Amino acid sequence: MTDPLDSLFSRVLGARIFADRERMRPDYVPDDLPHREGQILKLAEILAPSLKGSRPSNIFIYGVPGTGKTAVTKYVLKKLEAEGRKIGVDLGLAYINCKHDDTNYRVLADLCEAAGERIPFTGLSTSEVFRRFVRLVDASGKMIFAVLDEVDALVKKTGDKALYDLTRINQRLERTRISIVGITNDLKFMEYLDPRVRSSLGEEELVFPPYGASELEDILSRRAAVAFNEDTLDAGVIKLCAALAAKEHGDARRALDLLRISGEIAERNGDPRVTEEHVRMAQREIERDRVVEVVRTMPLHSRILILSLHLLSGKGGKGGSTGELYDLYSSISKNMGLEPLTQRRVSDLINELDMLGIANAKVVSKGRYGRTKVVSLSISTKNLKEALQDDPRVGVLIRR
DNA sequence: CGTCCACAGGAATGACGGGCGG
DNA sequence: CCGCCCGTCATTCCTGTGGACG
Repeated sequence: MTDPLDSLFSRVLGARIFADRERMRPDYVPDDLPHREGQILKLAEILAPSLKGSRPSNIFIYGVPGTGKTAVTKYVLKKLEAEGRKIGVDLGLAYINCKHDDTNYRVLADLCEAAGERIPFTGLSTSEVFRRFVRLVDASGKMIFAVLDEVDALVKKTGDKALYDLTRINQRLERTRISIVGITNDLKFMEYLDPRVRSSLGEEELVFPPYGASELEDILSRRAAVAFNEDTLDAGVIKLCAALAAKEHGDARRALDLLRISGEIAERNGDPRVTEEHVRMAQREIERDRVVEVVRTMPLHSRILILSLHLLSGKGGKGGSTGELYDLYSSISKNMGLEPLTQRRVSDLINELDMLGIANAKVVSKGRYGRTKVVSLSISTKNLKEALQDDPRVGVLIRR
């Protein structure tokens, strides 16, 4: 597998950590997916009738990020297609990432392409594309699989009309069928849907539970065996990566990223082996990048809020209540000559920070003394400072 | 066991900006 | 190109509530 030149270069450059870096990339789909055998089987079972020419049920797949939803789906469809080719059944596969293609038009255009016709990327009305698609599919007699990855993005942006149309397509088709596989991270997603769409889309459901620490460890070591050179990983490295990622909701992508970046750091430093120290550095680097990225795109008031939070928890305490936080926030705002936002609004901003993993917010009832939300920062001070640094107005206040 | 604190968080509404169809 | 519509941010007003205190 290893290109002779690759190994030559790495010997010359002394960078011998990775054997095949490609296999550590987040979008790489491996040939074996450990601990997802059940899901693979179930999905295959549901989709298999297509090989006999009957329409498989529509499926809905749930699971938090990094639980292998996309990988399993791609894997099963690939196998299915191969099997179909063997026995002479032509299947049309459309893998659509709705985060990327987030308009009805583009989704339909992709589907047409899967059915074998290119559609101009603009110029036709959406309903015209829809009609063409129906005609096309009916004429070709192909069974079409529409995989809608991250459907929640599509629905949030354009509503569930597109999904509704798709589920109804079968009624307009005479010779063939279309089967929909919806994938989402959002566990409550179904509630947003029209009941009619819900019932026809959710004929079958498949849940991907988060990986546990030992499962992550297994996944990592299998991947490391092919991606890293032998004997370049210290004993505890994989275990540590797995443990850190398990804390982050069992996200396998996070675990793999962690391991890859650890390797890259070791390589940059010219170290022969990846150590636990490298993993910790990688962890910090990932967090820093995320925080800086998030904070940079945040509006001024949210930054002031973060700053207030920082000052509040800086004074020894473990965060503070909404009231304390709001008081501090509004006095800072006034000092800067800004009209503070309402408490109501700030309450939403706090929830937002919580969602983004920058703060922890927890409702606590203190009985007689009210009911509040205790908020604390969940990122390191160092990263925070770096993230706020480049803001001319807030940055000044944090150097202290 | 009821009260009552200190907010949470829903609903209605308005201001603003940006995209899209005609 | 324009107007319309829609989404986002923000405010106002409001009802709801866990549980220590009395």
